[in-house]
Amino acid sequence: MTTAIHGLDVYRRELLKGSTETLILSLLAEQEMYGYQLAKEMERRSGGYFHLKEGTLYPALHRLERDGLIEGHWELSETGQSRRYYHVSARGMDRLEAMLAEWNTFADAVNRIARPVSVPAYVA
Amino acid sequence: MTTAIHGLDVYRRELLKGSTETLILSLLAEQEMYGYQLAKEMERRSGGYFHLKEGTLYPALHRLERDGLIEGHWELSETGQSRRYYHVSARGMDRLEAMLAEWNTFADAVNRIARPVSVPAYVA
DNA sequence: GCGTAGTACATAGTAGAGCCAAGTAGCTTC
DNA sequence: GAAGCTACTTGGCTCTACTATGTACTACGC
Repeated sequence: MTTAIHGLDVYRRELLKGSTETLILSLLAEQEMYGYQLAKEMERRSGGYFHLKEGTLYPALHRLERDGLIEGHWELSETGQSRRYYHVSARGMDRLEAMLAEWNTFADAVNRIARPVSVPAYVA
Repeated sequence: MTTAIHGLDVYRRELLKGSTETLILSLLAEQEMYGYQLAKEMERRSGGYFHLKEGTLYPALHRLERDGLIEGHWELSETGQSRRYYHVSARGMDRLEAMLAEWNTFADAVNRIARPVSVPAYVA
């Protein structure tokens, strides 16, 4: 059923694959946040482009915490709901810088190979 | 042993994950090529950044051909070695355009969330 | 008080991409 | 004739994101 555009769906998902943790770290570096809030903020900032599912978000947070890049603590909201707030550790800050540098290098390399759509090489 | 920078290794690999097929399509859209040549060209253009392994390259070519995005035919070089040359199909051209557009959207969205390294938000 | 919707977190299972490793095979060089 | 480069193939592994499901609390309408 999704055959026609299936390839693009996959492409989009795979693109995201490498970047989720960088994006999470970036947002948490600006301010402490809990998971749900983070998902909303990411969606808002990207104009709806990024919509993190729970099955992506929470495992990612667990990985980041396990690796010591972020640290979390429980807080109780006024409404009585438990929320786990995360902030970036010193080590996480170092990693974030490295990841952003890597992202820039990567994006450069891609652009050096993939010519922009406006200049189709095959029209010659 | 790789613990210290393990995360970055993974990051780089995962970044590549979404883009390999776009990069391959881009190069093939410019001129017909065989696998080995493609790998070398990609490495040359990216200044050594992209180094496609066989286990990545050939399965990717097979996928692209299976999906009808590229078409291949065997040729015998002067030296007597068989080479499989690939060119992008019409369908592949459409897909390539869509993928490049998707890449631009994605890169934009990332940049809207991940602030450049030069402006660390945490120094405040 | 009950169903529904929204918030908030957790996890088992699946699919897919890239990698490592090993293999096949022809050619060149020493 | 062994080594090394070119050129393509394949099997098994790891990792990530997604789907789907579950828990639990709050708020609202009826």
